[in-house]
Amino acid sequence: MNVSALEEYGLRCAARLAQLKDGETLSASEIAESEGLSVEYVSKFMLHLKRAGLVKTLRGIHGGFSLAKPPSEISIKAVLDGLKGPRESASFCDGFSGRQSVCARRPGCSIRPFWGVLEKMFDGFTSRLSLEDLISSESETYLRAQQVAHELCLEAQAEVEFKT
Amino acid sequence: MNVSALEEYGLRCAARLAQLKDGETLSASEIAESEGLSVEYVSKFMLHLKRAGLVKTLRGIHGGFSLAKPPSEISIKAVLDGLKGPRESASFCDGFSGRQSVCARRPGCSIRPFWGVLEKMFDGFTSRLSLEDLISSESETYLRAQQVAHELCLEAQAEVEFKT
DNA sequence: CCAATACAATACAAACTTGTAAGGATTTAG
DNA sequence: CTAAATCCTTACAAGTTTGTATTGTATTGG
Repeated sequence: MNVSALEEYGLRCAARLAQLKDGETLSASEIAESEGLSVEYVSKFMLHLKRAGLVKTLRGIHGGFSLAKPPSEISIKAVLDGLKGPRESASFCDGFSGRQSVCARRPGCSIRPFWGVLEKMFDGFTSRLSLEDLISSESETYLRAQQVAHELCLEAQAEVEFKT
Repeated sequence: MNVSALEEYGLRCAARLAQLKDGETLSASEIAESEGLSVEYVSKFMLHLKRAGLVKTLRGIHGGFSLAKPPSEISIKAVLDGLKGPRESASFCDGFSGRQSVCARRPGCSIRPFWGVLEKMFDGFTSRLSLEDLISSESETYLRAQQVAHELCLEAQAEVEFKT
């Protein structure tokens, strides 16, 4: 499971903003300081989050960043997608077609459902957790994440019963 | 969820080998042909799998590649790890410490349990599925993957009940 | 107005990933 | 023995990611 630097640092910074009270802001330099990153770097991916509509900015001497919506309404999936910018990520089959225009395994590929189920778990997990879940204590977040993981299983079970 | 080209193509080629009968081999050019890749590229990552002890090779005119163990004994996780080569992948905390030697959020980070639970799901899923599960039909593989996803959920449930 | 503060945009360099190229080493058929 | 087939190794080029540097633009306090 590969997590890019953009995803990791961007999520951390978004989680910082989730701790703000209404009307408060955090400047890039404050975020950079608290996360141990350079100001330029923080500015860079906060801009991505702004363009994705997740973050508001204010310029000027008391400016800074704040969330555009309540933390509970911003899923972690939305943050991760927003950080990547507007470029669409191709599906496994379209993205890895080797030297050909279409994957050599089409149709009837058994690799596809493997990644498909895995991606569904990933998307389900990141969609159900929000920035609000990242501002609790470490142990509370852990329990909440476990709970979501459990809920996902029930869905998988339902789908298996439907198919068999 | 980012899947690298190495992981995707390497897994496909390993799955091809899983279809071989005992004593049969597939040459790099045969694999390359069937997967739509170059011979040189296939040779490259098959070597990684060999060094990881998952694949046997035979040189000479009737040589080629075959699995070192039965497909059921080679987990998908072992294949994905083997493809990366011997370099260890740092944990999230150690790998993303920004400009500092240690992550600024230690101790008590609520991002950590989020990735932790996700990675546990990923590892559990890829550990329980083997190359044998990738040689069935697309729909059979799909059902098997769903079943494994469900099993993982039950584990998560047990853990939540224990903690609360 | 003006200067300080802060976001915004672009360029750039180092490191990693992706895929190709070329030649070397090993086995086997004849 | 020799030649063909095959794996093995190293080098390298193009593209992407990562992080920095520089310059521009907007807002606010005095």
